[in-house]
Amino acid sequence: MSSTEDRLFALHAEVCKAMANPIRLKVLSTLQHGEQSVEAMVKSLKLRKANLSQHLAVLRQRGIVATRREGLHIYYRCANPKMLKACAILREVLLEQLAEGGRLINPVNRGRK
Amino acid sequence: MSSTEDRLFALHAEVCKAMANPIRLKVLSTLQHGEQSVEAMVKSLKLRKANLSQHLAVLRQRGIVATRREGLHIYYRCANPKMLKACAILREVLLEQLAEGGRLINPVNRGRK
DNA sequence: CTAAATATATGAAACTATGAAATAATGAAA
DNA sequence: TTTCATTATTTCATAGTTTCATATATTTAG
Repeated sequence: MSSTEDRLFALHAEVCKAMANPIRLKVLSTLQHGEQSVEAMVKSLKLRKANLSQHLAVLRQRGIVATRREGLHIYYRCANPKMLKACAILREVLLEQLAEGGRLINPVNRGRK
Repeated sequence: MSSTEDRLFALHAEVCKAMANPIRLKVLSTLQHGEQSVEAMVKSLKLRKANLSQHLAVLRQRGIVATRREGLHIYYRCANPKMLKACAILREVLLEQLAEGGRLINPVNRGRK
């Protein structure tokens, strides 16, 4: 079995998992136009420091964002613009689907019918 | 706060979550070149029916795949080629990163299968 | 009925938000 | 210099929630 392929699928899944959270997507969206300090994001996203830090750690571990320290502050930036591109395409699809009548997704609900 | 934006982030996260699994990515990869019956995928992916079915349900619920019934068999296909495009871009990035010295996660097995 | 596909229940593992504690850089005071 | 206080960020411990694979059941078409 192609363990190389399997490894790539696993890696791909890890990246998707890292993006599979609204807060982290919001963070990426924030970083789209340039780097931001943690402090700034805490304020603009209205999150607790610990919580944001954890989400940033997830993105960092997957190599989706990179950091730079400057004195007390740590600045986060997108590590690869292509990832933003992939996000943008998905977003585009979702907007289209919403526009087409939004008969697409049921946010939660794995329950009875 | 733009609850519409938040909704979109949530939706986006749902889609990412649906893709955040190696098996489901493998399924999508399989469907890249055309529709497939569940039976065929059970065989080619070497999975239990119930398990594959669960994964297919996740993809179905998020509108990532669509189905067509023909007699006993149900054929799955990709619902939107753009989603495949987004996947392809991510894959491309990951391959680049692996090539760049694989200082990403676990460098292993650069050989043939 | 039989075969194909889906749905449900269950327990282990992973994810998330939170407050408290720990680490890191800076500057001022002793 | 060393020590202390302050600010910024991360890590830890927790509890509640969600996901996944397995083992059944249940639905659906012929």
